[in-house]
Amino acid sequence: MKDAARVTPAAPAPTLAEIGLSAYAPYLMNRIMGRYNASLRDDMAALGLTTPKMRALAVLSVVDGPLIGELAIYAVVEQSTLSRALDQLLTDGLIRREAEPSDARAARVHITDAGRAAFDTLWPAMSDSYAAMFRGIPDTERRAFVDTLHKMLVNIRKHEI
Amino acid sequence: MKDAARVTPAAPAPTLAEIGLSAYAPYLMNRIMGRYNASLRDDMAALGLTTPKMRALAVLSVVDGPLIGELAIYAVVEQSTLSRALDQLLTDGLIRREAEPSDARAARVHITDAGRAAFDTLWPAMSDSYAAMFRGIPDTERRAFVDTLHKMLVNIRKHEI
DNA sequence: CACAGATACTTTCAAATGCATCCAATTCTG
DNA sequence: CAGAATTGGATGCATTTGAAAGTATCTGTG
Repeated sequence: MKDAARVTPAAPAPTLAEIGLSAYAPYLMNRIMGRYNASLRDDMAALGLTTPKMRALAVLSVVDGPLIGELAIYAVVEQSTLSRALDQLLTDGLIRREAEPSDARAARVHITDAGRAAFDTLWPAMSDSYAAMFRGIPDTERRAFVDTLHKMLVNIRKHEI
Repeated sequence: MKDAARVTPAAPAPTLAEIGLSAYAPYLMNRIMGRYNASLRDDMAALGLTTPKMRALAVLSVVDGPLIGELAIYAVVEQSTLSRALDQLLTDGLIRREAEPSDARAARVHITDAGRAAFDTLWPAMSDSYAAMFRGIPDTERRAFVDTLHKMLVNIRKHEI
């Protein structure tokens, strides 16, 4: 179907100026996430957490014992960055590493009680930011929004998880 | 209305586990933007652009002559990072700085023809990623999505622009 | 079953980042 | 209108980052 273009030939991709910055979804999403992440920084700093450490904990609070590579995908952190973040979380006793019996190269990561406690301390701030984000937006609209996000993630994700 | 909570007392904030990672909008947005930004990196690198430089050019292709501080907000880049990014863009001849007559501290930034050309070279890649993101998503749904994004930005933005 | 890739993760290192600070110009205030 | 506080922007510095290389293990192929 590569030649489908012939059927609807005209319509070249519009420019950014034509779309307009404020109708360009990636721009808006970057701005919103920039503020969301910034609003959490102080609370994270108070717990000795950086963004990668916090993201790892957040994922681990929900996903049990992923491989490090899987965690990197879930947490949206480069593996080299995650590797260092996990070192620190381990030193702080917030996670536990477990050898994978079936593969000596791999390691599974688990959150500890202390790690869960740390994340629970942070969660109210995250929850507040989340609530602030959707203030005045009806539930149905929020659900539709999340549905669209799912479709988008499936569209562009590189990994099956 | 601070006491509205009394009217609907129960409902404590749900935990992340209760919401579920994949229903938590900030998580999905971070993942999607992570991939979007990553997919652009190679094309940017080919043009000698970093994310801050590219964002500055993108905004400047649409917004004419903002102050540096305004540009930092639009581009979602720390002002100190932007300051250095602009130095490089200036060296490469992609932007122009202009003194603001009414305020000797301030400077307005303009994109040059070379800058516009550089951004035009990058735009197809951005446009492709954008299209990929919304593949199979109807226009009405995309518009509703962007509408929700606007509401969210108004909710959490710190600056009026 | 040896060995040429792949894979899982770590480490190294140069470059980028963000905080704190600085400077200069401007505006507010008594 | 002098001095304090604020604002726009640049910069020094310690930290963080990500790309690339390294290490160890595993898998497929002849």
